[in-house]
Amino acid sequence: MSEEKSLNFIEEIIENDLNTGNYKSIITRFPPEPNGYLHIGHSKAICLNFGLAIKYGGSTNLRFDDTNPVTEETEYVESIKEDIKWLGFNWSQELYASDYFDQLFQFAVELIQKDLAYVDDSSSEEIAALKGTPTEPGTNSAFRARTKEENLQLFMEMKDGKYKDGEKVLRAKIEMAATNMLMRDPIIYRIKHAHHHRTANKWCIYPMYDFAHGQSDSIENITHSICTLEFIPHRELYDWFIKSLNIFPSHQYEFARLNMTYTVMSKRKLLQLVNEGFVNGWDDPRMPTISGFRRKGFTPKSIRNFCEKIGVAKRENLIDLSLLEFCLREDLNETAQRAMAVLDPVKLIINNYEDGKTETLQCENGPTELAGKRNLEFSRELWIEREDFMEEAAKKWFRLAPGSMVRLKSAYIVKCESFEKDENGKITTIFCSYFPNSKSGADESGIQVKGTIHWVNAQNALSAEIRLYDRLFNVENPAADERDFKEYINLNSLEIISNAFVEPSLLNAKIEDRFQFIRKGYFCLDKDSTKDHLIFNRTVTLKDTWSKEAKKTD
RNA sequence: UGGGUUAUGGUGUAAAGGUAGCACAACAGAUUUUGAUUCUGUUUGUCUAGGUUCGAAUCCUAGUAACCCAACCA
Repeated sequence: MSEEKSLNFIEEIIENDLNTGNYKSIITRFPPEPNGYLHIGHSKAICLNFGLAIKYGGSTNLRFDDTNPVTEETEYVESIKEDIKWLGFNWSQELYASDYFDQLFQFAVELIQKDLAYVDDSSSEEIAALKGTPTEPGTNSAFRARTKEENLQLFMEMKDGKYKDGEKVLRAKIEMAATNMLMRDPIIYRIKHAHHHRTANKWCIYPMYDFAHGQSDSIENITHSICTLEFIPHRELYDWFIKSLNIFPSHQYEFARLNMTYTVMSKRKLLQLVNEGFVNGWDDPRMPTISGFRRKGFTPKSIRNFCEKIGVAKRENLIDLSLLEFCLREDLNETAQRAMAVLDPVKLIINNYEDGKTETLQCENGPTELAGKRNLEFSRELWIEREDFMEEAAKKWFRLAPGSMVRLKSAYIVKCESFEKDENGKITTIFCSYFPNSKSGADESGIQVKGTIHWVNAQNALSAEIRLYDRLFNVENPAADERDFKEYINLNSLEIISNAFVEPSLLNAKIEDRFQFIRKGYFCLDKDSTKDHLIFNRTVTLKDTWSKEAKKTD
């Protein structure tokens, strides 16, 4: 029995198109401009476009919208392809708007011949001045009345490089009094003597977005061209070009882009974070880029599930970061290997454990039998987490305190006998006794303890660097904040722990391997890591009801 | 003050005139050799005002609020 799941509005449109025979199958496209790295907002569009094609048996093209040579670079093309593949999607064709430059040029010629386009010699200021405002109609340019022949000749000359940047533009001849500002004779070609990442110096005129996007969709027989809400006003123009050129009628549909608490999605702001050194590059684990999430230890599946859960609609939204974290933990809980790591070590000595003795214990690798077990060595001196000891036990404290007992994970129950401090009052060593008959899996002690703590063996523990990340902004909706974002950026978003200890099995970890450090959270091996200097990134903490409890009793 | 789009718990999203549901979050409890996981339960909502109807989140009227549009960016 498949569970009845309601459709989003785009799925309804598609099912209707399929049921009525408007289309036999669908083709979608994901059309990034290669001028930056993909972020979590893009993953919503990616999951939508690719997901729709998978669900309805169609296909999805990856098309780079590379119509502005001054902002685009091959580096971005490569990172975009890598990110989409990492998310788990395959495009049927890798295409470029620049592949269509000849065809688009012909379309422009056709519009001129139909008297639907003209060359305007006005400066951009003059064009803006004649455009009017949302409440006042625009006025016709003096160049609007040129003959087809003259327009054609001038357009050819533009193409041939006879004019400098900004000297002339080609505009669609529509309606200067239109209520939709985009219909007031929009510019469709501009002169840019610039090097293009693919066509090099072949062209010195480039089509504008509106004269490239819809036509590219049409050339590829895209049935459902899905974009974000801010393109709604463009749809009228999109349709006008398709009708005027009498080409395959692709249709545009718009959904609300993803916004998420405590982060920003704007490419401009992301670039600023990188350029001004608030983060260490586009793949810094604090960045909302796909490469940042990857480096932080996120799984592709968790991001796909997240995109599924947030839904698709047309209203503005601000998704709670906790939903993404939920999807992450849900996946990691099932897949991450368990290991023990002590982030803030304090020495624990077992008084009645024979000095020099070592025994091997078994510890489960994951929540199910399938994960198997690994061996751990146990001896007299261990490192435990400083925060697992309290000199004076709080209410409901289950961990170590003078006289109290806890289980050392997969090992023995110990009782705290005494402790030592240095001159600053900092605990230096905790002394315990252990119950030899309380060994994990063969406990005959009959002792019940409420707490279990993790540990590493002081003899063979590996030292490691651990990077803890926090949100980049202190305010819930940084995008809506009018202030300069330097005023609400979280300056403590990265904490580096250089003296942590991890269990020896972690020496074999590979880059991006993911682990749950028991009781501490999920971590992955960072790309900067080496065998001599292990580095782990904290992906996300575990849910922590104790810290809430502790706050309450404060 | 022109045009367009959107309004459902704290957040996101369903319900196509007929029981306002689901998920996250929050809260309470059970289980637990991770204060994790798992399980059980609880709290919280239809923008406002009128109207139509046996019955309205849904239809009508009038408001209100938010977002988008005046780049030779996409």
